[in-house]
Amino acid sequence: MPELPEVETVRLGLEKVLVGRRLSEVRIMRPNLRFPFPIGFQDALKNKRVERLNRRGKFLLLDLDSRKTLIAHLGMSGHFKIYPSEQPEIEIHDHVLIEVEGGLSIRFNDPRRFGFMDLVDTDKLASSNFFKNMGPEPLENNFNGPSLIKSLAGRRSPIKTVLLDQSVVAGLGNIYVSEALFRAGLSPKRLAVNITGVRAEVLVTAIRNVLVDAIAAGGSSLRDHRKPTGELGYFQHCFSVYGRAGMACSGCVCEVKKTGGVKKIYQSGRSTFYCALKQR
DNA sequence: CCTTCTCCCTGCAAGC
DNA sequence: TGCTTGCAGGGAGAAG
Repeated sequence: MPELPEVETVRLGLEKVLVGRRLSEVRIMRPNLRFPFPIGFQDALKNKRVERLNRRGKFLLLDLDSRKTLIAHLGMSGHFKIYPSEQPEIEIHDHVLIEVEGGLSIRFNDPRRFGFMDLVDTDKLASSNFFKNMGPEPLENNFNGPSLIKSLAGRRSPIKTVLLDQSVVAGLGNIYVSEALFRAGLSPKRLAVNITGVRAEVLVTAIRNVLVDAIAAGGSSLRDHRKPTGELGYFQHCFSVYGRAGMACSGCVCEVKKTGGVKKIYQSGRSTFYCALKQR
């Protein structure tokens, strides 16, 4: 499911019910997800108070009052669900069960198990393996035209592929890269190294805008993504090109009958959608 | 270094 | 209907 807007939506949902509360019980239903849970995982969480929820790229970060941070990555299909005090049946793919002080519980469910969790020292987060090479947050000021140009220098792959690299910019995935390139009017096939000057500025703005719009919509609910409350995001209805092969792109003045509409191609094994008329 | 490929896993839709 | 195939929002690690 999850790219930056979906993870941010999950963060906002969990923040409301977790910050300031203690985790009274933690159970894991299997020894691993994508990676094994760290040794003593449940005990390290038990009775700890959640001080803050942060996000870095596609990672959720729960700062605990033990100076540890719980890292959660949702992979492709991971999602959190919030339950009231009455405990329903454990569902298939419920892997982590967390009781929260005050009667709520949280569950992490992940059919494909590409997600994972880990615990690190809060003051060593930035230097941890997960984050030491991670690029700037796209919604912060250190992501800008000049910094993007620097990151793209020497990259001879198509811009589509390079924007998926989390060390260039954090949090973009397959959907929002296609959408951002459409908004920027840039062909996904253009070599990254050739995006300089005003094109880089336009791309930065396009990335920011698509992410802000998607967050405002609660993310995109294609398969698994939901808000922790169970509500759906609705940005999937706002896609300009993603998943729209053969159809009109948004605000289309192209003649679909002549152009064939939105193109779908594969780049480095991932699908890319774009409008060959508007994106150059 | 940079780049592409393969693989991890389940579910679903399309095609036969 | 039931089977097979391919594809799906991520990313680590190996190989080129």
